[in-house]
Amino acid sequence: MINIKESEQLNTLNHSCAHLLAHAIKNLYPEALFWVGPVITEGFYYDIDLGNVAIKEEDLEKIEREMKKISKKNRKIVRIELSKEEALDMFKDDQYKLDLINNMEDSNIITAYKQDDFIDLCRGPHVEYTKEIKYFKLLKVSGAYFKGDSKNKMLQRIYGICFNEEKEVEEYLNMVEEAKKRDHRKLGKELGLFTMCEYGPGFPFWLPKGMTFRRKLEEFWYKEHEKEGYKFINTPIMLNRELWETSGHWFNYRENMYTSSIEDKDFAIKPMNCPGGMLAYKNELHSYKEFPLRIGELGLVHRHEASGALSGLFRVRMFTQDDAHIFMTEEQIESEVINLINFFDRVYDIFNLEYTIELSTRPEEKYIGNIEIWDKAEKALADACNNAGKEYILNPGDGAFYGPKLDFHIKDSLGRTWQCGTIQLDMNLPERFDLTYVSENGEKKRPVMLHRVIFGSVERFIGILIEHYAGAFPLWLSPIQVNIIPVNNKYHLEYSKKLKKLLFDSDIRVELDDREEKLGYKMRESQMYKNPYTLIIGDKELNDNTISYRKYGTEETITLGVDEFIVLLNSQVNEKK
RNA sequence: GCCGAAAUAGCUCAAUUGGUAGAGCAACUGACUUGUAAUCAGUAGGUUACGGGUUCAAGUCCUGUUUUCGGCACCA
Repeated sequence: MINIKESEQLNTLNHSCAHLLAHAIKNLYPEALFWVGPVITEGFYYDIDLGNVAIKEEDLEKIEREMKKISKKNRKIVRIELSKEEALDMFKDDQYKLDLINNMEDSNIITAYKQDDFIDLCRGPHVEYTKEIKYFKLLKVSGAYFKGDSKNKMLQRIYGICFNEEKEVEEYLNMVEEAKKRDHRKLGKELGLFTMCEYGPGFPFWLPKGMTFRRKLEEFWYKEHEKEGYKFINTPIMLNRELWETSGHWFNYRENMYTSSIEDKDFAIKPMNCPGGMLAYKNELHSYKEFPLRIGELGLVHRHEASGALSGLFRVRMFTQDDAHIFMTEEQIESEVINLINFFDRVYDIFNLEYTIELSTRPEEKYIGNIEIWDKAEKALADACNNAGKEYILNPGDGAFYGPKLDFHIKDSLGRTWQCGTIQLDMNLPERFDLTYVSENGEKKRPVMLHRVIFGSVERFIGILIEHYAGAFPLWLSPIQVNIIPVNNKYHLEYSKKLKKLLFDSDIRVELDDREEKLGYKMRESQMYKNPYTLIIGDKELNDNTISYRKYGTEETITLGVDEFIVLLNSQVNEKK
């Protein structure tokens, strides 16, 4: 539970710390100009124009020292009220502040805050004295476009964090360090799940263990979708230019598509599965009786993402969408979306993943279709959320050009959120591909279509899962479920081999560590690989026809009959725990 | 793509002001025959990401490229 009062106090403190940062920068770099320095979820930042001077990471220490100096002087932070004219005059040499002031309402009183000779335009509130800003840390420096627009100049942004106590700063830094241990890129390497290669930036290689994990996840996906009445297809990875022109991708996304020319004909590798899905739909005549018609495809797509956007499995150039297209009548939208939300909820719940929903509505300018249909579709999505009992955040104008959407966001280990699931109404493709169905009274009509993914990208979702479980996967997903260690290869290997076969025949993913190494050595390795069950097989087990296991995360050894153990494993796999 | 940082053995990291590229783990060989997180000894492993330059001498300095990381922009 967040204590609102405390959090507001912290916000004020962090905001004052941003001013302290600006003050220190002004002292060290008198030519500096300042844009804005807001409080964010974790700490604050300030955007600064330093002309041609670049602030390096190594400069942060120097800036921190200057901040401490100002803090110690303990200056009073004074609020100044100004009319618009006075403000324009006070900041007449500062293009950034003038930009801010000019965008304010004429009638409003404008405030600025002053500490020593440093004055900054600001709404406030602030702490009273600079000495109150004591425990802070500058974290990183980066570039940031002025007003968030890549056409504008790039300013320098310094991020920092401020707390009430030194201890909290340390705790925060420790937390970040701990979170890094869960990073899927680190664990992916340590656990042998996947790798990246310089020859294909953004193209992940799946290693044997990662491949097992992935296969189990995909099997689960198929099974759950079958329960929901989905049918499956698989469409070509490469199709000719004409198709991409029909779908509109050739004109909208050409620069992000991998293209090729063969025998004077242009082809493109699919950046999404929809056009293939449309063609599959058109393969036969459809009746309203089939609706809602749910067609799924685990489809491999390629998109040439900007180099700076790539990030482990979270943002790649080749990924598998757990796609499906649902064809239906307008009246079916709401109930189908409610179905989907419940379905998504059920799937995420199996992994204990928390998510937030965002509803993105019609863009201001770039959109197709008429407003009435948009309004209706947006209302259907909102109503579906409400009726499913889910809260959502509204993202006005953030919808795709072809329709509104519900996005499901999940956090990674560092608290960054990534879009995973999405439900999108599409008012574009059914038209472009001239999709039809035969209605109750025999007329050909245009179906309503929606796209939806639950994982989003299988790659991204696996990245999320690796971090979520910190690599200690539940039994049903674990690449290796049981690792057998014989105490002595001379006496216990034969029994261990029999056990391995028995477990294998019971559909358990089992390994036998028959290397000539000490037990402690093998146990250490087994624990480092986070194998759910490590079996120790020695005289006792051999004589009693039992097994002894150590479960990952525990230190005790439990002895069971072989059959009992298999029942235990199978029930755990079925419960997905 | 933009701003900043980084790249040394399979992995994790050393290498003083420019002065003979090292260690631990892993791999391989041998000994040890072991009951719950590292047995001992030995062997092999490198055009220091790739190219160009400065220098008597470059892992180290300059420069171009690639890739990765943190942000920004983008994300159909």
